[in-house]
Amino acid sequence: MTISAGGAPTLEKVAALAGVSRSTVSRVVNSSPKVAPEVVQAVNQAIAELGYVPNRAARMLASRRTQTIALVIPENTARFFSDPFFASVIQGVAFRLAQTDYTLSLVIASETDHEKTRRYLRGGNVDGALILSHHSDDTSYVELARTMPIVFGGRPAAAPENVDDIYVVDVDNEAAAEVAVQHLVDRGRTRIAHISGRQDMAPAQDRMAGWRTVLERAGLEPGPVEDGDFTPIGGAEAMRRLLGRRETFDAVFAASDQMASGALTVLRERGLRVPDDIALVGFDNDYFATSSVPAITTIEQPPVVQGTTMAELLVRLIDGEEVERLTVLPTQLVVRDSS
Amino acid sequence: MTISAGGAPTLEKVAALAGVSRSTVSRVVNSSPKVAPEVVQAVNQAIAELGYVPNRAARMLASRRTQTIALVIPENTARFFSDPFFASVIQGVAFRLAQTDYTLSLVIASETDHEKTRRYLRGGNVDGALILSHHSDDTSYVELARTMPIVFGGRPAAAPENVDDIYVVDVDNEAAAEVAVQHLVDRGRTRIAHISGRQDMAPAQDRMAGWRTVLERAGLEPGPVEDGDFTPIGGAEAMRRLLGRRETFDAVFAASDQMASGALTVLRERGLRVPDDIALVGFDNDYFATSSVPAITTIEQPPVVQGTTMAELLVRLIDGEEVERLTVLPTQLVVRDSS
DNA sequence: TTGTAAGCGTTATCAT
DNA sequence: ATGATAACGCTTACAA
Repeated sequence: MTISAGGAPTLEKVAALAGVSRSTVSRVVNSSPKVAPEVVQAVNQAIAELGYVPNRAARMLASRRTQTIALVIPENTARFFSDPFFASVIQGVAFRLAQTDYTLSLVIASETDHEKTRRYLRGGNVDGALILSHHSDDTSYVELARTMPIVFGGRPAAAPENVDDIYVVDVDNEAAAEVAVQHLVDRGRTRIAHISGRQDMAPAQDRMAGWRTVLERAGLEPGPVEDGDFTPIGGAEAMRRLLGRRETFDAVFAASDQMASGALTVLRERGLRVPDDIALVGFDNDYFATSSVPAITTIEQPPVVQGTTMAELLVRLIDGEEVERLTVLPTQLVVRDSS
Repeated sequence: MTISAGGAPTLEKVAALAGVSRSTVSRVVNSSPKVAPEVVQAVNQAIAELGYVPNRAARMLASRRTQTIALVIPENTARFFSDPFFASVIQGVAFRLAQTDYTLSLVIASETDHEKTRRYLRGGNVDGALILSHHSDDTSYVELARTMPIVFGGRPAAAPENVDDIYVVDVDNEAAAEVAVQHLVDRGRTRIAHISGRQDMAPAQDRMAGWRTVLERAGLEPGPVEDGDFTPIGGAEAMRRLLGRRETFDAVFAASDQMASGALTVLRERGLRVPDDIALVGFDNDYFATSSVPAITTIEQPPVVQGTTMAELLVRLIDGEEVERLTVLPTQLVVRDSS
């Protein structure tokens, strides 16, 4: 293999070496069917010999396709980077895309200047976008979704009315929460408190709704609610506030394992036994659930699959295929020692 | 603001509207100093009016600069995605780059076909690359680093001899580990075991070296060592193996908080008191350290800063600036209840 | 300070 | 099945 000095080899040079025209080389590179096998052979050899790599920019310019997909993460969501759920979704996206010819562009969307992001997306820099957000300020992306291929991870919080003309990969948070809370009811708990996520996030809203539904259905008074912000520390603080209230309770449904884990720390501090005094159920089934003591009963959901599915759908969307608007991923109750 | 239908507005149209040549518009867009203020004004207005966004591909092609930076994560490293340390580094990179005009391309480098990645990097698709790897198989990138601007996060494990002609942002893992272990010695511990990371990763090697150094210096026999693979589960298993050995010990230095956290679970299972029976020190100061019971004494390091610093350096490198080869970030012992 | 014009390396449209 | 040749939208000497 000879690496010719003086600039990367171009289509032109490959053509010269193979003794064909540039068009033909281009056809081979793009594996067009209408090329004689022998010619394909010759061209490929020339390519190998020169170590030719197609110039992306030129390709984009000429073909008007970027082969790039943006993964957009709003700034206020980005602080959840180290949330295992979140990290896993990103991981799923990256892995799935690594198997294609698409390049993944990671975009942190500034809150102050989110025109910048919209311009980037509209400016023909990407073929499509994946939007990963828990927050309600993503309305602008819903509009964008009518202009270009976009797949959302989790339904946008603020746009329930438009939710059927966009593409969403999600779990049924409400139904899953119902299963979790029903489990507590089945165990004989009657005063069930809730540690919620911030209510500007769709999963937080839905999980709380599921909690409320089950209590109503069972004819139970809703227990106290505190916001735990989806973080362990927030969960701990929420637990402290719950314990500081007048209302008593014999169970807590936390909208995430991280919050449940934080809450558990506080319960232990206060000498309360779990599940004897207070039963606890979380959501996610991540490491925080399995490693806590006692291990936390929770709802399992498949974040990596969510990521791969999002990538998968977007690619098909870009290819002009018809794909389902809403993909609901399965969830499952995992019973452990905390309930 | 009028959005003209029929294709995105081009430089040409802006030029027409502003009554100048394309070159002038180009100059304004690239904020060249040599343009009359009034002309700048007119052009900017035309740009705003048309909602003009420069075409990246065309720009790349003409200028031979991509304004893109690759963040390369080898596949076997990618499974650490949800490691808080790792996630924070990525977050730091993304945030820093979001403040520049650079686009971040996230690349999962396949182990089976890592020629693909190298080709991508060399093929003029990016202006530079950030390599994030704990593993030893990154030798190829060290070579690449002589061809193009590359900054490593953590020193490459396999290339200690070439380490001074590459750019690295790291902490002094060995010195930090020494501080951690010395702390145990100072507390009167004499039989100090080690839960290590996989030895093909530089931080694992360095932290173990630090452990060994302190023991030698103190005239203590090195305690038993088990590999915990940098994961909580691995840490738990390593702890079980340690306890299954004949050697006794009164302290454990784990090379990460995740492993320490897993180890702690096992110690509790066995009814061993921490720190009374066995003292424990970890590394990272992430949530696993703070939320464990008891909270884990550990070494704090700044992963987000590592990410921002890497991005910062690479940008300066691309701009042709002279930058330091090795940037060592500060670490600090955080004493908690486990020691 | 501004304009002209020649690329940048592909793809795509037509012929052949 | 293959080859000319014109785009693609921008940057950049070079001229003016």
